[in-house]
Amino acid sequence: MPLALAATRARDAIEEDELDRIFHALADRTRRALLRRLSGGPARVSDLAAPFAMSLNAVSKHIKVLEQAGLVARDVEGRVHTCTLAADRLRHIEHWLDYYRRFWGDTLEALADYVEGER
Amino acid sequence: MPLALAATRARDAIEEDELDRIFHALADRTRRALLRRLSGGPARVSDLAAPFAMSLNAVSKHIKVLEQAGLVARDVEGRVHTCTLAADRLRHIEHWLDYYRRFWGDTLEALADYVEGER
DNA sequence: GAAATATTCAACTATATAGTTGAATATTTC
DNA sequence: GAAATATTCAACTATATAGTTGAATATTTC
Repeated sequence: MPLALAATRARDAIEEDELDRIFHALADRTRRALLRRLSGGPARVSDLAAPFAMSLNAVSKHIKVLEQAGLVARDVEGRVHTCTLAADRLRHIEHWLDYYRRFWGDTLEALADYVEGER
Repeated sequence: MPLALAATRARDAIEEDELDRIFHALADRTRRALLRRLSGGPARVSDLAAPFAMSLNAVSKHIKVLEQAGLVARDVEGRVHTCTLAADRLRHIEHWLDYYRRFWGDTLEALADYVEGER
């Protein structure tokens, strides 16, 4: 196998791994709720856990899943871990979706409206 | 609890269920490959399975996962099951992503370019 | 109607996941 | 330095998932 092709294959495999991790991280409503909460600003692990009817430990694990998918960043200061939304990583999904946009009818106009509105 | 609020809660729960199913369906590279393949046009179960190094049975199950997420539609004619991409359902993800667009820097221009290009 | 074809069903295995509880670690406060 | 606080680690349970093989079902072809 030519080197260039091998390199492409390797890159594709990494990309697939990333999509696996990101989609999997988002496939759980607790984790989606954590992201939503973080969209309002950084928060400590225990603050993130407070609203949920599950142990701090369980939430800590969910945060780790988000972190490994690159969707959450963690800043450790002393004993406090502060989590931040890393929304950039969602671009991978956006990019994956791009390909399929042309298969779901005419959303293009709505999209254009959205873009115009934001400008 | 007022009736209107109860109705909203129920709707939200269904929506979360749907996102769970859709994100989960996409969190597997085999299933993403199946969708990609179907984006080229409808195909029979055995045709879909052919390229994979796994049993027909395994692929049949993957198709069922996609079907239950609403991402694939099935048309049965005699013994042949023909699968079609149901990309509409991806709008749920698009919609979920919409909220986060403003958190990843300035893709808006790129998006605008994309929309202009397609028009 | 017997043989071939397309697909699912059933039963099973191995591994991953989401959750638990209790102990450990590290830091801060008194 | 003892107590309180923030978080993770370890060990465990229950359930879901991705895969397998072999049999069953339903349809089509000869």
